[in-house]
Amino acid sequence: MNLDMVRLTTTSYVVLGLLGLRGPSTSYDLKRAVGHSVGYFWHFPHAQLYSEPRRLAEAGLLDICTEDGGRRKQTFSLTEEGRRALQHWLAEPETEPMQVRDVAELKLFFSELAQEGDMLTLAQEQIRQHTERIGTYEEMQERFGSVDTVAPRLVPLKLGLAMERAALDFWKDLSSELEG
Amino acid sequence: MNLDMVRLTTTSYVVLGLLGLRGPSTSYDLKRAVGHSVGYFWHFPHAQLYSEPRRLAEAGLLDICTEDGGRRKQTFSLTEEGRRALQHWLAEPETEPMQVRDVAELKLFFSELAQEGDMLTLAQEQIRQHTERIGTYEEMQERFGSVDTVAPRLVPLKLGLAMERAALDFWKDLSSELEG
DNA sequence: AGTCACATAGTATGAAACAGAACGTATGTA
DNA sequence: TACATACGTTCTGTTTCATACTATGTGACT
Repeated sequence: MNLDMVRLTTTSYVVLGLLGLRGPSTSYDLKRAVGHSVGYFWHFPHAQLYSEPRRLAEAGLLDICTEDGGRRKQTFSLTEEGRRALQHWLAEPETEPMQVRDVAELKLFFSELAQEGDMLTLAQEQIRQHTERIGTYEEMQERFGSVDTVAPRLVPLKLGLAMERAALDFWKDLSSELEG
Repeated sequence: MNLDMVRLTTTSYVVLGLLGLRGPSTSYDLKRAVGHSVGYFWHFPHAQLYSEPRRLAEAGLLDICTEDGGRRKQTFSLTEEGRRALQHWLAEPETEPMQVRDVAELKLFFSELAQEGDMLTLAQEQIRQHTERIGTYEEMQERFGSVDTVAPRLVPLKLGLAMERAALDFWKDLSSELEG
C-alpha cells in the first residue's frame, strides 16, 4: 500500500525475518522466539514486537488475521511484498559496520582517573562474565546442534563465540599484566 | 544539588570522563576529542555533547563558566561531586554485558530465506569492511603509540582490534566454506 | 467452589538516544 | 564587498528502550 511512508529499520527486518522462518505468528510467539534465538545476539524489548508488526501491516508487508476468542489475538504473516522486502534486504551486502558497546571498555579508556586496583577488579569481573557467556553459547551449540534447529541458525552463534573468546583473552592478558 | 533527580547514563560518564582527562572544556572541545579517541569505539552524536553537560551541571556535577565574547561559549569542568561520581563508576566492576550489534550477523541468521549466493557476497563485503577497519586501528596505534597520547588510552583499542580480527577470521572461514 | 500461583498476552508511558538539518558567527581571501 | 569555509550550537522529529501495568487463562491444591 503506502510502502514509501514507512521507513524500514533493522527491527522491521527482524520481524519480517522471524515471520519468514516461523510462518504466521502472534507477537507473543515472536517474543518467545526472540528469547531463545536471535535474542542472544540482538537485543530488543518485547514492546516493539507488538508495535512493529502493526506498522509493517500498515505498509502492506504483513497480513493480520484477527482471531476473536477470549483474547484479542492477532496472527501476522508475510505478504508477497513483505517477502520481497526481506529478500531485497538479505541480498544487500553493504551494511552498517559492526558495533561493539562495552561499558567495561569505556571504563578502561578512563582508567587514568581510576583508583589503584579498580582495573584489576574490573578485568576479573569481565573474565567471569565472558567465561559464563561462552559456557552458555557452547551449551546452546550442543543442545541445538544435533536436535531440532536448522544448522544455518547456529552459524551466527559461532561469530558470537569468537567475539566472546577474543574479549576473554584480552581481559586475561590485561589481568595478568596488572597483577604481574 | 538535586543529584537524585538525574539518572546518570553511560553518556553522562563519557562526558564526566572526558572532562576528567582533558580538564575544563567546551562542548566543541569534547566533540573533537570524541572524534579522535573514544569515538572510535563508542559512537554518539554530537548533539548530546551539548545537552548532556547542561543536565550534569543541573545535578551539580559540573561547573559552568560562561565566557561572554562574540559567541556565547560555555566551559565545563568537574566539581568535586562530579569527580566522586566518576570515580565511583570506575570502581564498580559489574557492568552491563558487552553488546555486539552487527546487521551482517543478523542477515546470516536469516540466511535460509536468502537467495543463492547472497551470503557469499555478504561475507566478501564483510571481509572488506573488517580489513579496512583493522588498517585504521593499526595506523592509530602506530601514530599515537609513540607520540602524544598516554598509553592507557590505547589499551581499549587493542580490544577493538582483537574483536575485529575475530570477526574477520569468521567471515574468511565462512567465505571459503561457501566457495569450496 | 474458591483462591493462589503462574504462565500467557498485550498496553502505556516517558525518558534517552539518534540522525541530520538548520542556524549563526568569525576569518580569510579574491 | 562578497563569498567560501571552518567553527560552534541548536532544533526537530523519530526510534529505541526500559519498565511498570493491565488483564486473561490454567492447573493445583484445599
